[in-house]
Amino acid sequence: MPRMSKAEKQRSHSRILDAAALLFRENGIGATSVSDVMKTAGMTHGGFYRHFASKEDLVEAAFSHAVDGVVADMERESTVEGRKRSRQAYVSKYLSQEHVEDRSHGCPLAAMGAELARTGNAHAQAGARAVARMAALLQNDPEGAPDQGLAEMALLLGTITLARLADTRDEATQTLKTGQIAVRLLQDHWH
Amino acid sequence: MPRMSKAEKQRSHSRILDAAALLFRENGIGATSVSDVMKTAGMTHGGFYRHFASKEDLVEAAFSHAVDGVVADMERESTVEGRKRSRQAYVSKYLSQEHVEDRSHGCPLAAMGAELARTGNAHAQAGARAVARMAALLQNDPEGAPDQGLAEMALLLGTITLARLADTRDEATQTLKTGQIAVRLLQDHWH
DNA sequence: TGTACATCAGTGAACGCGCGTTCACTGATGTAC
DNA sequence: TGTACATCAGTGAACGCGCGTTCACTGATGTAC
Repeated sequence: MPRMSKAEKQRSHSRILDAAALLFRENGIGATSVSDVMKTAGMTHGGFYRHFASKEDLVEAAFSHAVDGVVADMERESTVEGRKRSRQAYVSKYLSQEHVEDRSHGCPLAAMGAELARTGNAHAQAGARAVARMAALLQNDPEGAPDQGLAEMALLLGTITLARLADTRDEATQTLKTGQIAVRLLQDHWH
Repeated sequence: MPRMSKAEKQRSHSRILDAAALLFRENGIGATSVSDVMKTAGMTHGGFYRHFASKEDLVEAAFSHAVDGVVADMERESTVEGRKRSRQAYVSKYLSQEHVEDRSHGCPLAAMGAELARTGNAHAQAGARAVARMAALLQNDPEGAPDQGLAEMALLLGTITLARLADTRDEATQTLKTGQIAVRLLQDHWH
């Protein structure tokens, strides 16, 4: 059957990236094998190294790809609604029961952040860039105090992590509600 | 050389638990092998199953052990200083550069939370209990709104995670400062 | 435009390796008399 | 209290397994003439 065309290789590349961004968030980096990723992308494991030099290489690319997806999601909503409303919508979506339950399409920082931070300087830049991009989305006023978005990001990240640790759905819902109150408080009283 | 006395077995058990609580936080659960733990505890891997039924069993025990350690730390400070002051000291310690850099003795939720949440119902109870215990430590007023401690816990957890993702020390320091401001804000304006 | 040939995307077997777990073994500990 | 024996904490070799990575191979694609 091989060889595929250049266009088809690019489509394969995208499928691998999508699969990795999904599985790394769902099951973690360490618990996801190259073979798992390639199977989900609809191929066998051997072809992987025509696309990436190593699993480490894929981790970095898939993480950035996942961040791109989340940011694009937010920016799509931004064009439709006003800036303030779109940020409120983003917070609501972030602190939702769906986000608690579906890690695979959710926040890459919540899903892979701790694991990424452990690899030391290898992914440091990618991690820091992701934090900056997502915090910027939450900034109340682009002219105002620049750290309110970062504090809000921390609160969202912490809340979803705690909600995912709850052992009942009711407890998770309560955690989300608490997070929503805290976010509003931060938005209203920052400087 | 074997067999050891009962008292010595108990000491071995403690050493395994200490080593696991350290290594799981430092390198993650998946990246830490039973052999690593036993080596750090000063033994060979074979003896492990005289103490725990499986690695999963150890994960739960070590996590709870780590939480016990952190809570004990806090309660020790509580007796010396006043209640309000000791909470402030706890927040300062949590949002310190040392905590960013030394995962192995730090917050078990920040280090293992995401990985623990993934294992589904297996560790759900241990995770939820840890959240409740640590949130209670942060409660401003035991009589007041019960969720302020939970919101504060989320903020601390998120802030340390973001600080660990920063690629320079200065950026981490800035993240910690932002977190401290947000915590004060939450404490002052909650209900 | 048609032909001859080099390229290379994807396959699937194979590699060395470390994992979690098991097991025969050891000899000091704990116990029964 | 002393002796005989069962227990069992810890050792280190061994197990089956899945990992990341390599490689010979295939045959359609892309290219040179």
